[in-house]
Amino acid sequence: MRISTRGEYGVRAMLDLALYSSDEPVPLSAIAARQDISEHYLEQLISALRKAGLVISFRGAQGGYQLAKPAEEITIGEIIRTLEGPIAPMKCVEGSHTDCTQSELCATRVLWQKLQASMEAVLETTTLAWLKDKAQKIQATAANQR
Amino acid sequence: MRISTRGEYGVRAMLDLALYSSDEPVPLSAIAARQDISEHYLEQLISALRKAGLVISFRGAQGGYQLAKPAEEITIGEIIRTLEGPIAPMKCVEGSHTDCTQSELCATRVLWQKLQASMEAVLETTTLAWLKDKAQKIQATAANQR
DNA sequence: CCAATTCCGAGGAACTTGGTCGGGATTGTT
DNA sequence: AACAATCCCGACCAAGTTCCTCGGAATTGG
Repeated sequence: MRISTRGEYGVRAMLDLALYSSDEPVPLSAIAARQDISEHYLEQLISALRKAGLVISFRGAQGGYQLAKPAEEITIGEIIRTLEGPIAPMKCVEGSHTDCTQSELCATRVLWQKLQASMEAVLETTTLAWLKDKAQKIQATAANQR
Repeated sequence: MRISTRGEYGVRAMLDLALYSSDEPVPLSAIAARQDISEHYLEQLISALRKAGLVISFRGAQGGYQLAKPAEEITIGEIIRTLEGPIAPMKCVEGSHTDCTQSELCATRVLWQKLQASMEAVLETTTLAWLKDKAQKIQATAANQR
């Protein structure tokens, strides 16, 4: 019942972009170094994020990545779904499966749907901007205590 | 981000017990047959449920299993936690880890805690009795339509 | 005593995870 | 034009997890 490193790294990479990108694109190596993630592995993940339209890339020297949209318009759900597949605690609540052979199975299905709905509620309403704001506030607090 | 068959089968087995057990204990073979689950595999799962105090067993001929408590007092969360481990979408929100090296990690941690809380809210407030009731209502509806 | 049943630990095939490796394509800089 | 930085792509692989199977010992009602 865990989100794998794909989702975790993906969210961290997107947060990194939200925090550290300016006009110039951020090269993969910088994200990987800051977030302490294998560069080659992260490449696979960010490639998926690019294909999903969440980041844009610039090739060649001085190239790198940027968010494709304002952080306010990117939800954590989009990131997770891109990297981990549908947010569904059970196969039978992916898409629109209506084929339940046993009535008991249907009863459990209602349960999984409730669970899925509550997970989606959190992930689809939390934006990257919210996460960025949280991170900056934590940084500020840490700076004050110094 | 899926619950594995351990959790799925476990919930179904417990629901089966809630639905079909009377005074006499229900043998594993009956549950396995009704739920179409490998008997040997289910044995491992129900053994864990027994050690967790969710079912009680009777050995020997005419033996079998029964719920250890009324269905009202058994939550789906207990079942899932027994079979799948802590309900935590990420390692860092299991138990009380307070060691965040980077502030960005702490920001994502707040996110995972929100997600965890919403999952627990569903799983800990849903009881086996609720599920049993759902299953019986679905059965009744199906019977009427015939 | 016997059949039904739970209890227990070892093993194993298939899949998933979390990467590595090597090289090609593109582009700013000199 | 050359070069270095960088993205892009596909193949491969080790370790772990999942989802079982198998064989047999212990217990107990009839």
